[in-house]
Amino acid sequence: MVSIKDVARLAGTSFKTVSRVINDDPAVREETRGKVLKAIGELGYRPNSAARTMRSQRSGVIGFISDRVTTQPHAGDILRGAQQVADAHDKVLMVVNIDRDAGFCHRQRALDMLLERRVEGLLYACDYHREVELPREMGMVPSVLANGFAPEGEVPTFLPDEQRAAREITRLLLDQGHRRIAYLGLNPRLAAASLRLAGYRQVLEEAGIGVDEALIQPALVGVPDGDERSTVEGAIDALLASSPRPTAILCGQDSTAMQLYLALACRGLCVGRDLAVASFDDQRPISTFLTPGLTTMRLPHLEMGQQAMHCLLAGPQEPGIVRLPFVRVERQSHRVAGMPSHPPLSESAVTDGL
Amino acid sequence: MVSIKDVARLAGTSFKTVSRVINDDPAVREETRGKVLKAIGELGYRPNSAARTMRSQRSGVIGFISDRVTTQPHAGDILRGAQQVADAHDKVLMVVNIDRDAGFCHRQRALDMLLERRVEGLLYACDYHREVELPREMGMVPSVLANGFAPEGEVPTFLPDEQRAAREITRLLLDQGHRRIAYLGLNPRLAAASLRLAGYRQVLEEAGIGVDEALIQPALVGVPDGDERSTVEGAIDALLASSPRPTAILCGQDSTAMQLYLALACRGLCVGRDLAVASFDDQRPISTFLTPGLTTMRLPHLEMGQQAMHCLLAGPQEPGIVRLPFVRVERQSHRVAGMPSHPPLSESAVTDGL
DNA sequence: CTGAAAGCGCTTACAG
DNA sequence: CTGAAAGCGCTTACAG
Repeated sequence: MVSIKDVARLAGTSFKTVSRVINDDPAVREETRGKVLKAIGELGYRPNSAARTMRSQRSGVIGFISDRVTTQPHAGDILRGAQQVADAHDKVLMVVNIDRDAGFCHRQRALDMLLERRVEGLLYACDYHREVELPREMGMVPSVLANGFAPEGEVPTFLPDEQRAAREITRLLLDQGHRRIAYLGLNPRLAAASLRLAGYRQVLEEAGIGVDEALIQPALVGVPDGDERSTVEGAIDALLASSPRPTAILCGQDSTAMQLYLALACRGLCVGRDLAVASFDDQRPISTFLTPGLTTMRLPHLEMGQQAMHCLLAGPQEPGIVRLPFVRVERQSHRVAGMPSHPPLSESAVTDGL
Repeated sequence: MVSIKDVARLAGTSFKTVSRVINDDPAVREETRGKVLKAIGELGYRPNSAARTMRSQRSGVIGFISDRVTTQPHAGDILRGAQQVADAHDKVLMVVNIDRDAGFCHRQRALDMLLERRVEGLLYACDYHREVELPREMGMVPSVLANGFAPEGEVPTFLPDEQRAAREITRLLLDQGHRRIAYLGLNPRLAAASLRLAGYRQVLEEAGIGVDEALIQPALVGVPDGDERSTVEGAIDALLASSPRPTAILCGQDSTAMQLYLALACRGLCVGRDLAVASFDDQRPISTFLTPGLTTMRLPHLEMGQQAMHCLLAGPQEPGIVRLPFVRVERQSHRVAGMPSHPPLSESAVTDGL
C-alpha cells in the first residue's frame, strides 16, 4: 500500500506536510497543498485508519449491537437512523448481530471484538419493544439503548411512546364520530400490549364514554419472533356479537388488522363501509396493500435510532427513559361513509398517497 | 488503556511472551501461560486491534455494502447469513447502508471509509433482485455481489433462482390435481417478473397442458421500495371470468396473495375450499398469518449471504452467476378439498407448523 | 521456550 | 508555513 511517505516523495515535501493536508490543517501554503493533493491523486493514496487510530487513540467507531433488528421487518430503520447521525458526526458504525439462538458465546465474542476495536460508544437496539439484559461490558464505554429497556435502567433509553400513540389513534376514531370502539389487542406477553390498552381505556374514560369490557379482546398472536398462528376468528365473532355492534375496531398491530379485514370479508362485512379499522406499527406492505389502505400509528424506528445516536455522541448523559411519539399515518380505513367527521386533534399526522 | 507491556510487567515476563499467549502460540510453557493469563484477567487487558492491524497488515474486516437490505423486510437475512460465515472465519463485518436517496456522495464516503479501514473484501447486497451499478472501488479488493447483478458481471454473483422456484411451485399445484392454474404476476419492471413467469409457462408446456393467456395477469403493484397501491381487483375479475374458472392461482408475491385472499372473500370465495393459492417470497407475517396459511417459495436470503461470504473468504474466484434455490414452504393454501393429491416432486420442501 | 530490536503508518508536541 | 524526533501497541524476523 502507498503511504504518506510515498506521497511526500512525489510531492517533494516532508511527510509531515502530507499529514497536514489530509487533516485539513489550514497552516499549509496553497501551492504546497496543491502539489500534495496532486500526488495523492496520482498514487491513489488513502490514509490508513489503523495507524491514525493507534496514534490518536480515537477509533471513530461506534458499536451497534443489533438484537435481531435486521430480522424484524422495519426495525432495521433503527440502524438507518443511527447511521445517518453517526455519519454527520464522522463516526462509523460497526454492526454486530446478536441472535438469541446463537447463544451467549456469540454475544460475548461480538462484544470482545467491539472492545478490541476500541469503540467510542455502544448502541444496543432491540427488534421489538421488550426488556433486555444488557451485557456488563456496556458499562465500560458510553452506552445507550433503543427499543428496549433494561431492568436496572442504567443507560439512556429510547422507547416508542405506546400509550400516547394509543390515545391518539383512539381519539382519531372518536373524532370520526365512533362511540362503540372495540379493541382487538396484542398478545399480553408483549410490553406494548398493556401500554396500548391503557391508552385506549384512558381516552374512552376521559371522553365520558367509558369502557365496555365486552369490546376488548386479546388477539392471541405470537410474539414477533414466533411463528405461532393466530386465530382471531373467535375474538372477532365475540366483538361482532356485542350489542350494539361496534362501529370501529382498533387492532393491536397491522397483521391483526390484516386478519380482521379477511375475517370481516368472509362475514360479508366491508372495512370502510360497515366498519372502521385502525391499527399500530405501519408494517408495510400490509398497511399499504390492504383495501382500503390501513390507518395506523407508525413506530418511530428511525427516530429511536437517530435520537439514541445523538445522545451517545453528545457526551455523558443521565440515564433515563425518553419516549418518542409514533407518527399517525392516515389512509382510508378509519373513515366510514355516513359518520360525522371532525378535524384531527394533533399536528403529527401524515397523510399517505391515496 | 492497559497494554501488552503492563501485562508483561505484572506477569514477570517480556511483552513478547504476552504476545505469544494472546496469539495462541504453542511455544509457551504452561506455567508461563498461566501467569500471563492471570495478569490479563486482573488487568482486564484487551488487545488493541488497530495495533495488530497496522503491524500485521491484515485488518480482519470485510465490508458489507447494504443497498437498503435493512429496509426491505427479510432482506436483512442476507446480512445474517454473511455474518455467520464471517464469524466462523474470524472476520468482522463493517456494514454501510447505501440509501438511494442519500445520493452518490454518501456512497462515495462509505466506500472511502471502508478502503481506509483496509477491508480485505467487499460484499455488495441488494434489497431485492435487480440490476446494480457497482462502484469502481470494488475492483480494488476482492468483491462479491448478492441479490443483484451488474451489467458487466465482473464479480461472483449470487442470485435467487427465480425460474426454478416458479417451476417447482407450479409443479406442486399440478401435483395437487390442478389443471387450470392462473398466474397473478409481478410488476414487469421487476427482474423476477419475467423469470417467474417463464418458469410457470415452462412447466405447463412440459406437462402438455399449454398456457392459456387469459389466465395470466400482471398485478400492477409497485416495486418494493414504492408506496404505490395495487388494484388487483380488475385482474382477479378477469381471471375468475375465464372459462372454465381456474382452480388455483399462483401469485407473484405474498402481498399480492394477501390482496387476493381479501378480494376472493369479498366475492364469497374461500381459499382452500373454492380455490388454491400459492405464492413467492415467504414474507412474514403475511404468509403465516393468512388463513389458510400461505404456501410459498421462500427467498434464499440467508443462503445468498452465506454463499457470497464463503466465496469471498475462499480466495480468488472466477466471476460468474450462482443461482440459489428457494425453499418450498408448504402451508395449507395449495390444498383444496376434493382435489386428487400427489406426493411432492422435490426434496427441498419444508413443512411449516400448521 | 524466551527475549531484544525493528518497524507498521500515522499524529503529537516541539522547534525553527 | 515547514520539518525532525518520538511514540501509539502491537507483530515480524532473528537470536539465543
